[in-house]
Amino acid sequence: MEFDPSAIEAKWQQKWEEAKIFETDLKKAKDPFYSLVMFPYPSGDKLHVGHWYNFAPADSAARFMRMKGKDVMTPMGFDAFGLPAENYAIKSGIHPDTSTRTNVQTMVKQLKRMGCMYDWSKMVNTSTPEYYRWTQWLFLQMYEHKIAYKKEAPVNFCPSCQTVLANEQAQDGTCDRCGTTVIQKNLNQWFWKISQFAQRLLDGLKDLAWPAKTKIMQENWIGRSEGINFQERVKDLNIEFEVYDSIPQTFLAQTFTVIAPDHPLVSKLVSGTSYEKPVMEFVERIRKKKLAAKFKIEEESEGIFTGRYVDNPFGTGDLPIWVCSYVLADYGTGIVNCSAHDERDFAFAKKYDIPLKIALLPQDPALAEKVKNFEVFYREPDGIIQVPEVALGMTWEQSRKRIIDYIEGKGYGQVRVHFRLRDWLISRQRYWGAPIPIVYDPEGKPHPVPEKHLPWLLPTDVAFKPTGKSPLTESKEFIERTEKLFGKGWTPEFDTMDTFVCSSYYYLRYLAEGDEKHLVDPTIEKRWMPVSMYIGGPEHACMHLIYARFVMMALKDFGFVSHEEPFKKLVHQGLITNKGAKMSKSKGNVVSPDSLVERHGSDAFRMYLMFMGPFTEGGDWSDTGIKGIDRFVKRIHAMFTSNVNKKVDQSQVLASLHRTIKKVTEDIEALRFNTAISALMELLNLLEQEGGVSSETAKTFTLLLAPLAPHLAEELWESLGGKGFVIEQRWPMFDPKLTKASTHIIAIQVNGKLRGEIEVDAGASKEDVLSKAKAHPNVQKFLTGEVKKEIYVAGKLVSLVV
RNA sequence: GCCAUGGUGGCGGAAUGGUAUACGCGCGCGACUCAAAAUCGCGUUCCCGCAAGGGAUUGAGGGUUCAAGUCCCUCCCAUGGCACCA
Repeated sequence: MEFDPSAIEAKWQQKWEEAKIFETDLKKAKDPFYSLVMFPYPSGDKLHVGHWYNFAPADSAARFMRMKGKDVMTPMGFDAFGLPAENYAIKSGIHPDTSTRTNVQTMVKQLKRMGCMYDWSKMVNTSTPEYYRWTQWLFLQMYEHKIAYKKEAPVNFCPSCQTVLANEQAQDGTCDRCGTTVIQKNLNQWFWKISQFAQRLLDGLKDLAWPAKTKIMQENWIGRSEGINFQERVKDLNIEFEVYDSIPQTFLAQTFTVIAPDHPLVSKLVSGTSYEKPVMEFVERIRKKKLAAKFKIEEESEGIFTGRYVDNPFGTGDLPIWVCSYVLADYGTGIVNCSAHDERDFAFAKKYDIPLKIALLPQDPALAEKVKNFEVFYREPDGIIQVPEVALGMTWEQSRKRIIDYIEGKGYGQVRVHFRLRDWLISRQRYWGAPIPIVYDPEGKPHPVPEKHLPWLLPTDVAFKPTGKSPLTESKEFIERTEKLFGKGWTPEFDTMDTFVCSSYYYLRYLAEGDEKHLVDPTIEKRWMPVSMYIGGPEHACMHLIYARFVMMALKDFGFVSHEEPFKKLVHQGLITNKGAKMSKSKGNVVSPDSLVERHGSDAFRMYLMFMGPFTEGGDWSDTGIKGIDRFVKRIHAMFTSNVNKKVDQSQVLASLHRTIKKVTEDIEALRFNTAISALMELLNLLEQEGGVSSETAKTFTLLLAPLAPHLAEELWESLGGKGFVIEQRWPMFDPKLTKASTHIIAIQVNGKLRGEIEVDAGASKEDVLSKAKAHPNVQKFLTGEVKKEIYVAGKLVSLVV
């Protein structure tokens, strides 16, 4: 029979759809398994190999879980708001809503051609009013619970995208979307208080089955640091302030104090003194420098003396106060006491000839060398100042607690915890996003749009020219609507929300099945959350994956959900590159899956992607290897449609079959698809050698194949006379007794080198095996002298030492 | 600089401390064919050898062990992440 993958795949996709076997009844499910992949952005570039590499193996894992008896639900949707559609509109004049709808349609068609078991009845599209009314509802909840707030602050601004960005989206000083260097601007913007959840976000990580790497990245991003806040006074001025110090071990070595240029205290320090002019000029110069681009580490730090001193409470002398370019106003208190122990402080002091001291005997010999000419504290017995119980030779960490206790005891300061995590800046000066549901009264005071007015519709009478102002300011309809509903002189908020807000809760909306009254039914949420397995790229570690956790925690606090964490298990698929480079339109090295699917079929294409190498490691694209899978698929088809000719298989075949069941089961469970496929290849090779197979074994093979090549497996299942769909069958069990072969090949080593092989019965005794091994002619050649040691590893090898 | 992961044939890669190089690609030879493609069979880590067999080999060097790709130490290289956070 001629083998035509396209025809087979079309046939089964239609049958699956007609039978609605992938539509999950959320209420009836007994043993829920929520399988989720990060939903795609509906771009004009359509589905690419990266999507396939993410979705197809995820589908194989989900199919496997279904055959294992779970009630599996795998939804699909579109993260449809965002810049590309808007930029496309600017170029082409086509409204983003139109292009997005077209792209969604195309991608749905492509996704259906993949043949994954998506439950399309639960699809979401974040750019539709039915969806974004919940994005707005979420904002209102955040506003009501005082997590959403507006403030003027220095923020990241992308000059190319003409919008502000969250810290997470400007991580290396460049825009996450376009790579342009971001600049700092002082703007009045909406923030969500994610920083309030910092400790919980940190604590929650430890119970998650996530890649260690991802957890570490979030930990670093949250950046917990414990230290001490010192209360200090400016000498000759009635000004008090706090200084944060995360290494209080060195407090006695501090010789100067630095303050951030944009700290409000700076002008007060120099006001009316001869230092005022140069210091304020310095501040202005640094401000301009930061405006041009985010500061780079390589840039040398600069500073200027303010003429003021800290009235040092520790009695180690007054510390001169410097304004210094490397100090951050929004971390700690924006003021730092410095010593020789910090590399940067050390370099700064050297540059400006500020005296240095060191505390304790440094553990680091290089530092000891560098500062050997400076005064050393804590040295016993001639130490100048001694902290009780801090002894010479103690390590940094050992002395830390005692010094902290000492400082707190003396009343110099209190223990404080600081986080690096900043509040999430959610406003964007762009069109294609969910409007922020806020209106301003004629005095400019913000008011939430009442829930009954949701969805607060995105106006359509807007031209898409980037002006640096929010495009919504152009909409007459938007302004008229606001005045009509709220009164003369009222204006709407013109900014839209970050698209990461839309994606921070979409996994809940899949479960809502279009419910217009509730975000999600609490009983269904309780049953189905957290997501059982979430698969997506690692690039979201400190963006989507942290926002989603935060939103879930907030929703729990508000009483809408019962779980704190959205994703119990997380897996990152690897990256598929082309000639070593990331695939991108600009590089022109994007591989389109469509023609490959056309030529080889969805089954072969997905199996090839899985066979390339370990799922989490990705790899470099090459289409030469797909031939091997093509052959494999054809050979399977030939074998099980025309060589099912035996009543019973030999014990050797049975043993191989059961070993294969074991291996494929364990491999798919651990997402090792590559070795699962190679195990099936080995079994097929054996069956071909045998010249045929029993119907029983053919059926079992088909079941094992079902998660990996779902269409082909259905076809074979049907032709083998199986009842129902193969995907609805139970996953085969292996019999441990049958996995054992009746004879073993034993390797014989002499002095660690392989010298021969013998075949023995499985039940052979150690003595029999050893004597047979020693009788092997080639082994005898090397048994020169007395055998000192004999090791027998049952069923595997004999090791002789002479 | 710091943290993490990795380094195995011509290539993708496989290997609970127990026969390194499974499986696949590619390549070589053969069968089928007028011929080619497809398909099938045999071979394929490297070196010596007609063969039997021997020697070498998992980034480099040491160590533990009857036995090390795997465990320990030192180093080299690659990839990813972090890096003015005091």
